[in-house]
Amino acid sequence: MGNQPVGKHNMKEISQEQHIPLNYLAKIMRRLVKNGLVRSTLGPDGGYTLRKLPNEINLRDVYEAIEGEIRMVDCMDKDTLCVLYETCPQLPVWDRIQLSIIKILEDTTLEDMLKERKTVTLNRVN
Amino acid sequence: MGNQPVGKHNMKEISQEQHIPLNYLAKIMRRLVKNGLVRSTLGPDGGYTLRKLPNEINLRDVYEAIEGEIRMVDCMDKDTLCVLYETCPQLPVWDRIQLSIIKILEDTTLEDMLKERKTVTLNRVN
DNA sequence: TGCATTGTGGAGCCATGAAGTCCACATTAT
DNA sequence: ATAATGTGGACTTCATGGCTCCACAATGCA
Repeated sequence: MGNQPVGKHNMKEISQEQHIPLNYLAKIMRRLVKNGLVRSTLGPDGGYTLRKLPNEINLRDVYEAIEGEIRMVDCMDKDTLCVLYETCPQLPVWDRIQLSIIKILEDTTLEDMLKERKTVTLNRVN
Repeated sequence: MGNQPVGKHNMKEISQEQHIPLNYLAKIMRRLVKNGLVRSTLGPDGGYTLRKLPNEINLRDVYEAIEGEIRMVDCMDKDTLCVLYETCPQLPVWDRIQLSIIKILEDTTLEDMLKERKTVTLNRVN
């Protein structure tokens, strides 16, 4: 959708292009609608349109619309879930990782992502 | 173990202190032994000792010893797993996230982690 | 007005993988 | 010899993400 940001897109189309099963896609799209990222129209020639321009949508919004709040480990908010919570030395580390991921996603807009596509050769570190 | 880096530690002890089921712990310890992070001795009064000082062990080593190579998404190395691989705009983003996590883990030693414990109040971002 | 075409809502299935169990065995101190 | 430790690997359990299914609502068009 970000590639044709002003157009209308229906599920069949997206399903085929992105190789996502139609019914599964339907579920995902509902979350995007519910969380305000796209608008849907019903009936013949219905479909979805983006509610903002690709450069106004960051990946954190997209991720959280679909998956919910970004959280590395459950014990980071359900306070008494783990008996070690009070002294667990891992938590600050997980916290830094989480913040770092959130920053990357927030700093990347849909437009950034689509532009970057394959203009950069991926550099793996192993 | 990092808190008593020169001592010997047996599984019963660790199991109780860290609330990890003994048999499961056994499985984890074997990986740490196999990957050279700890040395084991058998027989009565056997147990585990760290092979390096806590400030010489970074969390990437620990993580990878237990969990294997850090990888965000499978399609980042099994080249033809995903039909969209060639043009997938998400890959560079996942790659950046992966690099960022690896850096944080590499830059944090076991000693760092244990020192940091609770001297810092966790700052959550939501 | 009725039908085809689109999305909606929610219940439910299923394969996978991580967490955890079990047990026979090897090693070694006393 | 025996008891205490770790080893190796097969096995089970369970939560979850991916996915299916179906009845239904909205809307354009004949």
